[in-house]
Amino acid sequence: MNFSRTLTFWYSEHKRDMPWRNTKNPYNIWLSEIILQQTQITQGQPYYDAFVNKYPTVFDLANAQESEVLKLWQGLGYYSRARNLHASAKHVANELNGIFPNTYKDLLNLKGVGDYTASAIASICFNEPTAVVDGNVYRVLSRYFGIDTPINSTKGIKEFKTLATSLIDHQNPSDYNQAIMEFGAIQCKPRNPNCNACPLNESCVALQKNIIDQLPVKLKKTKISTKYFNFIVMLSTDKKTIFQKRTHKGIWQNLYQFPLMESEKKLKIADFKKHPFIVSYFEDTPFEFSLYNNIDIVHKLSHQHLHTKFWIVEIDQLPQKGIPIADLKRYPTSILISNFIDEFFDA
DNA sequence: AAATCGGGGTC
DNA sequence: GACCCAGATTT
Repeated sequence: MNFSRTLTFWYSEHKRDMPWRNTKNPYNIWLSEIILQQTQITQGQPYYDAFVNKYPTVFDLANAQESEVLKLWQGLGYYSRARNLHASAKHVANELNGIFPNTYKDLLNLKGVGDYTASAIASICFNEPTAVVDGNVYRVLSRYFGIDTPINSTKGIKEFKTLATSLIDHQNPSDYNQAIMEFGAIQCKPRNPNCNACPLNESCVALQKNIIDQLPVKLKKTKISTKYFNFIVMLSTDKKTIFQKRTHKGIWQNLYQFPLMESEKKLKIADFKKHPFIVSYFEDTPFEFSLYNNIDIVHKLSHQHLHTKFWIVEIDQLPQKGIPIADLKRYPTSILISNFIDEFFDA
């Protein structure tokens, strides 16, 4: 049996049951693929269920407010996915009469849909033989064929896409694509793959050369930077606080947060009241303050570490319009802020 | 070509 | 700590 047939047979025997495997509806498949980008099944599945439940059709999603979509997305990360999801839903609902594009080429025009996702939807929903290349596929192909081209290099991206395209089963592109991904996820795993029980172990180049643990090759990522975040949690006598939207580009765009001052170094408690940001914010209004956490909370993102302090400011009247503290949890926010709210206000 | 964009899980 | 995850987009 050849490579592709072996994989699809293996898939028929081993595939896990998942909610998006019981449908070919492009809306559902699209939703699942966006949610699962750079996200493990176990983390994404509850979000998929929640979205299908709250927004059963693309029209329901299109009619929602963006902040509502972001709230449901809260905790999943890579929030541009949620913003693009909502924008594309509006486009499909309003410009395309609710009908999803049905080719790889046209699917690519949707915001948030790149090569992988367009290939996945086109193959799963419309039987187009477009090969998916995700992290699983890179691993399976690099090992089986013994390819050491870095998977995140321009050359590697082209090379693996071409190879995957040459391997796809034209009789059943949907099952083949899902088979190779499922195979990578539970058989040809990143660490300790089960080569003894592998249906491809007799022809796997990496196994023969004993270089399974050296593949795939990946260029090393850029180094992590450190930033210092100081959030100002205001508490007025009428139980309000200031919670504002991050409108600028960057992390957490369009999510909400307490007023933030970034500092180059750790801000000390003696310096807090004299900080220019604080001086301009409160002018001559008297207030008392305290530091919630003496030890920085280090929030780790993939490319930066945020050393965070929460400053509690008790004040008679807010320096600007605020929101009731009781309403804080209605707003979409980061895990960093969400955790603080849970600890500080619910304890 | 490299950087940006999250959060959770594993070893 | 390093690496990974059904990647896309911007710089």
